[in-house]
Amino acid sequence: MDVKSLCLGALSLKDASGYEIKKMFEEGPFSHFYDAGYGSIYPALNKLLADGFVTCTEIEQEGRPAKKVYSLTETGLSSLKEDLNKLPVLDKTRSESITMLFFGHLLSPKHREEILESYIDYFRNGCECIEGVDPTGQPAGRLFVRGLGLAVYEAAANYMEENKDLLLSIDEENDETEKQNNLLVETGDAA
Amino acid sequence: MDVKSLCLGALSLKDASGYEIKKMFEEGPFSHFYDAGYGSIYPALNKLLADGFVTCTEIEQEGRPAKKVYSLTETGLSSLKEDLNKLPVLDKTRSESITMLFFGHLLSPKHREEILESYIDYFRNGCECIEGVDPTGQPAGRLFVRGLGLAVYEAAANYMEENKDLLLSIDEENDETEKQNNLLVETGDAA
DNA sequence: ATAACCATGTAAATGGTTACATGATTAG
DNA sequence: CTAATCATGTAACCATTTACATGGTTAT
Repeated sequence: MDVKSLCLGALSLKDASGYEIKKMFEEGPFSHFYDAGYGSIYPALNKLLADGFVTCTEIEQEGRPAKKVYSLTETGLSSLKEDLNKLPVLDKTRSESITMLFFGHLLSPKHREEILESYIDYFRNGCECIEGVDPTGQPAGRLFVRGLGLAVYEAAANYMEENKDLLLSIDEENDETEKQNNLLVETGDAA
Repeated sequence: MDVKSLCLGALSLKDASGYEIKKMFEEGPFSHFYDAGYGSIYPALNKLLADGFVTCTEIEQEGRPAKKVYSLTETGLSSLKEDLNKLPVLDKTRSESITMLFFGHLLSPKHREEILESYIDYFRNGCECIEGVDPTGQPAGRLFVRGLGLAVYEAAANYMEENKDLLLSIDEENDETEKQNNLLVETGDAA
C-alpha cells in the first residue's frame, strides 16, 4: 500500500484532481490514518495514468488554472481490490509528542506542560474535525472508521486531562535534578 | 527526531549495545510509538560515535559474539535535550487496517471480518504487552505514556468489538454489489 | 497589500527498510 | 536437527518529504 493505492482508493469514491485528492486526505476522515503531499500524489497519478489504472480529463475553468480530473478504470478498480484483499501491514505510528513526554524528566517543566497541552488540543481538534463531517448516508466502512477515530481521540484526550498531574508532579520529585538539567542545557554547546 | 535521537534517548536510560537498543524499541513501552531496525540503528550509533555524542566499549563474552556497549557523553546528553526541547512534529500514523476497513465495501465479507478480527487482536495484544511490563519504580514520564497507550488501545479494541456488526452489516445492504465486486476480482487481470 | 487558495509539476535530498553477509550457541 | 537468540554491519533500494518553479484569483 503506497500513495498510488491510496489515490485509487480516493478515486473509487469519486473522480478528482490531484489537488482535490490532497484535500480529501487532509480534510476528510482520511486525514486521521494516512497522509500524502503533492510531491507524492502528482507522480503517483502520472504513474497510474501510464499504467492505465486511471484516465484523465483536462477541465478548463474560468479564473482558475485548468485541472486534470482523474477517473478509475476497470483495471484500476481491480488493482485496488487486489491491494485491499492482501493482509494489512501492522500500524506504524510515529509520535514525537509521546517520545518527548516519555523522556519527561529531561524536559523543562514549562516545555513539558506546553507539549502536554498542545497534545491534548491535537486530540480535541481531531475529534472536532471528525464530528464536523456529516455522517449521514455514508457507507458502513466510513462510519465504522469515523467512530473508531472518535473513540480513540476521546480516550487519549480524556486520559491526558485526567492524568496531567502525573507529569507535572515530576517537578517536586526531581526538583534538584531538574535544576541541574536546565543548567546543562543552558551551558552545553552541542552541535 | 530521527533514529539518532532515539538512540540517545535509549542510552539516557541505560548503557546498551545496538542489539539491546533494538530490543528496547520492540519490547518495552517504546515499541508502541516509535520503531527502528538494525539497518538504521547501527549506522546511527556509528554516526553518534563519530560525532562524540556517545562512547563505545567493546565487551568480550564467553560463548557469544563480542558486543559494543555505548554510553552517552555530556555533549550527547546536551544534544538529546536540545532535540527534546523543540516543538514536536505532529503524529504520523499509517494504518493499512483502517484504510482497508474504510473501503470495506470493496472487500469480500470474509476478508473484511478477517481484518477486523486481527486488528482487534492487535490492540488486545498491545494492551497485554504494556500490562506485562511492571511499572513499579518507573519515572512519571514512562508511567504517563504507559497509561496513555493502555487507554488508547483499550478504547480501540472495545469500540471495534461493540461495533463489529456495523461492518458485517454491509453484506445485507450491498449484497448485489458485493457479488459484482467479487466477480470483478475473480475475472479482472490487473498487473 | 498580503495572505490564502487554486492548480500542477520536478529534482534533490532524506531517511529508512530489506536483503545480504557471517557465525557461534542454546533451546526445543 | 532446526529454529531462535545473540551480535554487527553494509549496500542497494524505496518512498516520501522538501524545496523550487510558476502564476492567476479572491478574500481580508
